[in-house]
Amino acid sequence: MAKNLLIVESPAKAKTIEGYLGKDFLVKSSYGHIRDLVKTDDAIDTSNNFTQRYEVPAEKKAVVSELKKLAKAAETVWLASDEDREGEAISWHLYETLGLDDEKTKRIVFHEITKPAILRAIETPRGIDFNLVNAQQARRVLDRLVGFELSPVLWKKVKPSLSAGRVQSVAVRLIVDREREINRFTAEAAFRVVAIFHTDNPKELFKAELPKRFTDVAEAERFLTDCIPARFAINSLETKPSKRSPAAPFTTSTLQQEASRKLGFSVARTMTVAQRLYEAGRITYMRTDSVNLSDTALQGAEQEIRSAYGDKYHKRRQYRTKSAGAQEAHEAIRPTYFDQHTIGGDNAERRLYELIWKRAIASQMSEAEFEKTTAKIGVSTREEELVANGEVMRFDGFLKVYFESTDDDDEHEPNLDNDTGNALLPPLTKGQQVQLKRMSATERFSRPPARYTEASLVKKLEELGIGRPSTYAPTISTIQNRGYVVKESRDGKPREYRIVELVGGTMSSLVKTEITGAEKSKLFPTDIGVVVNDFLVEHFNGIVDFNFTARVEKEFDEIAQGMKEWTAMLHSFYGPFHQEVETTTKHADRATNERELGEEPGTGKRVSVRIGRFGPMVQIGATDDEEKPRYASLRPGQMIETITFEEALDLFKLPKKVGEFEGKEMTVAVGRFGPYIRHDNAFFSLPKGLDPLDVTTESAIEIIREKRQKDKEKIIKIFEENADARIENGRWGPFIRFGKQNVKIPKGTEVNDITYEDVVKWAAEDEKKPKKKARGKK
DNA sequence: CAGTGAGCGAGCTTCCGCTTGACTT
Repeated sequence: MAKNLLIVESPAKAKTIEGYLGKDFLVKSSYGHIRDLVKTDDAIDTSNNFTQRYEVPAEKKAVVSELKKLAKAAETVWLASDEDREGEAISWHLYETLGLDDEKTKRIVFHEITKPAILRAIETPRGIDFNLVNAQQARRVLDRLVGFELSPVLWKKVKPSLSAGRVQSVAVRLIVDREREINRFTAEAAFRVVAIFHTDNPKELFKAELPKRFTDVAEAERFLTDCIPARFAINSLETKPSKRSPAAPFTTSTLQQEASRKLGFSVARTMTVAQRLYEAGRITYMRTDSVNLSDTALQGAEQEIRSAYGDKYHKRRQYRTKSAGAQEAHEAIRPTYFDQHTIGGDNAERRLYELIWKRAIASQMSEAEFEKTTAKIGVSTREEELVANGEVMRFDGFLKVYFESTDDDDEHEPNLDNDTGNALLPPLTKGQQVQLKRMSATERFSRPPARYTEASLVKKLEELGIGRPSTYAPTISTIQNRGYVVKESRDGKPREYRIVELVGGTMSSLVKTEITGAEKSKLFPTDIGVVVNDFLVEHFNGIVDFNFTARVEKEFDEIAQGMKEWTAMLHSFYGPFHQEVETTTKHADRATNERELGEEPGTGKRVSVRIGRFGPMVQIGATDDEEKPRYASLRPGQMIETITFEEALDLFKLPKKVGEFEGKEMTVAVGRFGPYIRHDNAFFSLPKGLDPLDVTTESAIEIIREKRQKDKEKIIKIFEENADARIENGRWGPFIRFGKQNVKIPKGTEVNDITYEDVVKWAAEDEKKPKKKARGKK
């Protein structure tokens, strides 16, 4: 039996460390926390100085008993959990639960997993820091009290099984607030003037823009008209060097943001892929708020940069964290070995690794150097000047490997010639005359604030100091699982914009159409999310305040430094909080976002919207009328807060009969996958953009015929290419006959998109499924 | 599968932060 037992939090870490230490050390993992508050309401005795009841959860029993056995046999137990609040508490829980002695227990910390760092730590052990432990207990108890007192208020005043908490409720609030900002927003139009000039050489083209915008067409038109006889000259020419520096290596939150933007990963996906890379020894720990790199990492990066790109590409940099709540128990996320530019593994692993490698390497590289040129072009008939910008890269530096994206990357606005305006300018001199090739004034609209993506919500939460690297992904899942928020893509609406053009001395104007407001994988609040949020804001503003966490974190820090007593802190918080819970439970009205929209034309019946038993709905008529009220569910994308009277009435126009075809009725309705036509037990999706209310008998027949034709072509194709598979139209729509097997087409699949490979896959899946027993009728 | 639309009753739901695992349906 080994003389020393060393306990860390993560098994992958344990494995690495075991390699650094000799045979005298056995390195084991606690798998995170081993003890937690009991799950019942009596976990904390609030009338007895917040005494806590802890237990070892069932799934941790095996770990604990194993550690207990090993600890008994060891001469010395080294508690090496992370150097932060939670880590200290883990050490303390281990100490208590394993029944350790003071003499044989040592607490050590290190924030990089390297041999020298660990040996140094072992030479400088300390005791458990109880101030830090108390700060963790205060954090834990406060979160439990908030969560377990607030949630029941919601069960009573809104709906059972709902939840509220210090972190999740603020996340929901951010999304609700943003949605309202967007709803309130009115776009302002202005005309942006862009011109293309050339020098005496007609091939030397460059673009210039008017810094100011015109708010109405007449002004824009006058400017262009004034330009017809005008002469244009370079009034001034300025060239300045500029530099761009690389970004810091990844933390959890920045990794999630970049992986979302560059790879399209959800935050959960990023974390599971990163976990696999970590367990395979490819990268350092992926749940971190630190941008720090260890000395060995700095050396590794330096060596790699010098050998792969040359000495002038290297620049040693230390980054400092920006987020206030950072605890920095770990390094930044980086590759374990810098000389491995790529790795094996699946596609997702390879791409995420490459992103991490590039970002870490770039962080130790030189600035990129540019030369920026600004030319101002005078217009002889006007006061205003047009501005042309050119940029030349003199040295690529870190851009050789990595380019950081921004949230706006995908939102480039359409414009006349669709380039960036940062291109190369031709050689110009001051006073030189230039020729106008063409000029345009395009109507542009101001944009509302952007809806949150998962990743941009994480960014915001981190800025506010809310949540931790280990909880960002779970929090995003929680608010979706509770139904407060949905991640959706929504179609935009067409919008017209005007363009005035000046080409070859003649003016023309035209109107174009663009799509605006289309969203891809964005977070939208649901009606229930809105009701819960408004209720919490009204009655518990202190808790869902964006600064609540920052304030209590400051107090936790004071506890950690021994400047404040942790139960005193909890007393001063809990007294008023609990009082609010009591009075709200007693006196507050049931929360609702019911709205009256008006009276139904003709009948005069009340039209209202509210959340019903099955979700948001419109009701026409009163519940106690002798004639039963009529109901209709809101469609995806519609909300109680914003639905109009007309939209609400429209919901009752479906399902609608649109005539007969082949002796069978056709009905238009809206289902879960969008609007469809039902005919003879078959379903036909409407083409995008066609309003279900606009469907006529003729257009319905046309849609059915087109779909059948497409299916038929597909059937023929598959049949021709593969004699053993073909699609047939059955009683309930198309199915695939695959040899002797009948294969089901998964829901939502367009028959036209089916490939032979799909069929093979589905057939294999169908085989695996156990045969369902025939069920008798109830 | 293409839509519904409550109301006594019993007991349940719920937090945040560490970490990885998984009886087979």
